[in-house]
Amino acid sequence: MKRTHLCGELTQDDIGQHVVVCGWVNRRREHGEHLAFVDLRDHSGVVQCVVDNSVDVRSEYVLEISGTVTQRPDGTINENLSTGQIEITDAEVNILSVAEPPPFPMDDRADDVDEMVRLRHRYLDLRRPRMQRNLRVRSQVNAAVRSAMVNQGFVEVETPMLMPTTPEGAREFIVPSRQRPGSFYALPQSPQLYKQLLMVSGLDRYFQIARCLRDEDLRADRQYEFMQLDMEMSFVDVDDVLSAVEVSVLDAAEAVTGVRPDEIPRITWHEAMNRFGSDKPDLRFEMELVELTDVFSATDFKAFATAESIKGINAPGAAADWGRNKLDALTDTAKSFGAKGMVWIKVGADGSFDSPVAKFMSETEQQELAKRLGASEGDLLLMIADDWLTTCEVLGELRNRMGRPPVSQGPYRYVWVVDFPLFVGVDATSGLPRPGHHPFCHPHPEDFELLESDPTKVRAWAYDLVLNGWELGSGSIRIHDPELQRRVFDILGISRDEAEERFGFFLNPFKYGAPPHGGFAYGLERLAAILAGEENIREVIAFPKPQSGLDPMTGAPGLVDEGQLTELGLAVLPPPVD
RNA sequence: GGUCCCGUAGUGCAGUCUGGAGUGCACGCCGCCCUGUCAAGGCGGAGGUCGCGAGUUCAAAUCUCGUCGGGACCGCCA
Repeated sequence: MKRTHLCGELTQDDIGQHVVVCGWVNRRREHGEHLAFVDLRDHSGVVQCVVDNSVDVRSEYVLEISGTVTQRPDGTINENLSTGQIEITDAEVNILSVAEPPPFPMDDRADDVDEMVRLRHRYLDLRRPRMQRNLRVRSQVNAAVRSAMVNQGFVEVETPMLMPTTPEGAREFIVPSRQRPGSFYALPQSPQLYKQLLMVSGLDRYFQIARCLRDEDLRADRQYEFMQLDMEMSFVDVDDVLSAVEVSVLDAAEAVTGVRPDEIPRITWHEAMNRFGSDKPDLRFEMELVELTDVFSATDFKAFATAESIKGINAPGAAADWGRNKLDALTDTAKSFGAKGMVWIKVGADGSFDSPVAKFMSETEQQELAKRLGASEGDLLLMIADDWLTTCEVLGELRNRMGRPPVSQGPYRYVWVVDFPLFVGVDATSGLPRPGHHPFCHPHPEDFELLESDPTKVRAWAYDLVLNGWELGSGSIRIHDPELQRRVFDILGISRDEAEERFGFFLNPFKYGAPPHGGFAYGLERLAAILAGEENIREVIAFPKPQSGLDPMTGAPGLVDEGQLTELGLAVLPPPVD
């Protein structure tokens, strides 16, 4: 090895040693012909090298520098540098590569550079300390999660990337088959099918750090391809799954931050909706939804008189920031989430109400309203009246808009949301309940008798893990009993023939003895991004894609030649004309 | 499929509302000077299809329409 030390690792303990370091020129400072400073950078940090003669090295040249580690002279110590006590003197410079000036600086000034420029030169962007750190966070998360699962007796199994298409769920990426032109594989949205079959196979405890692909629109927390900790276990209840997952999450968090989070609290889906208006509540701030239905039980205010549920939130001190135009826009926002309207009240001096609808409320109603919401001067009160779910959901959105910090900021607030409903609402055309998660979720046994009579009240053994308002992942106990599965399909209006056609290859193996089982999967980029203090998972992915899905560095996707198409039995249609 | 925001030198911006010569700032880059600097300093210099295309106008970075690219979000993501 040519290199004896890493740049950032040199300390006063190395004084007097002859060392060889390799890296990139972070900065060069020349002082005439006989003195120059070269800050040499590798992934570990930067060290200053003192060159006693003129040497033509520019930013990002790759150098091998040999010299002697020396205590810096008095008054030249750099407190901002971990190696600032020492420097490499009598430096001999060997240029390993020359470099053109990079399009942006290799430090945090490039945080402000247009992300497309960074992605086009991602190999340079990744040289920056922030990105080096983020990739290493990913690696720490992967390592901690893998060993947490192995230590708990889970077996790592790799499942196929080429699998049959399935009609359910996210849009799939499709791969044409050469040996059977006209036939197609799909890339996995998740290893869901295989992991449940592995339970039938008696693996008992399976996990995989699995690549998943979904051809859906991209977002700050969504890429076409992403990694999940995917797991499944047999002969377990909800507690067993949650605690196994929790160990891996806490281990990963501890590995990155050095602090082990407390045990993750649990709330039910109903409580999450009722208090925070969201199934992924951000617990870093209060502003809880306040129950007001009974306050207006005999009101003259028409908009409130017939509503099933009335709730409100108090944005403390926000009145001054919200002028009439902004409040009108906020009302439109509330409507876009399904509300019929939004009531706002600015609290003035002596608790007086400034609101277009205050005159419709009685004195008693106003006083009780103010008391429930803890209103004081300068506060902005927002209220929604609708059916319970709409009221909760709309206020939850408003709560996030009024108070939610950036996802990366502040403490880490994990929460398990449990007892999701088995069905969510009723399909408008068919009148049939719609599955909340997927049709294989195990109903909560306490609610079995409601399955046919009042299906939307049935809870499922289904659960999500939430961190700072981001859904990290979800899972459930699965149905392993064909009779129960048949019952759920009946409720969903799925006939025996249809079930056989759509799910047969998946469910038929259960005839041969399926153990009770359940599992979970969570997004590793989402966890890593928040642990790294990033608001966007692209920042913890080496080569991510922008919202268009087009890769600015490689140009993918691209055309293929006619021969490839012919071999696959494919022809490309002309673009549709509008 | 939809809503909103953005596009000016290698990079980040100002200029656009209220049309008047590519007017300007910072960093970077190039050259010279400089023996203790450290996101060095001094002097000088180069660098522009104002995303692209139409339109209005005597005149467009600026106004209008279209289009391309980017971002946040809604839909979508069982």
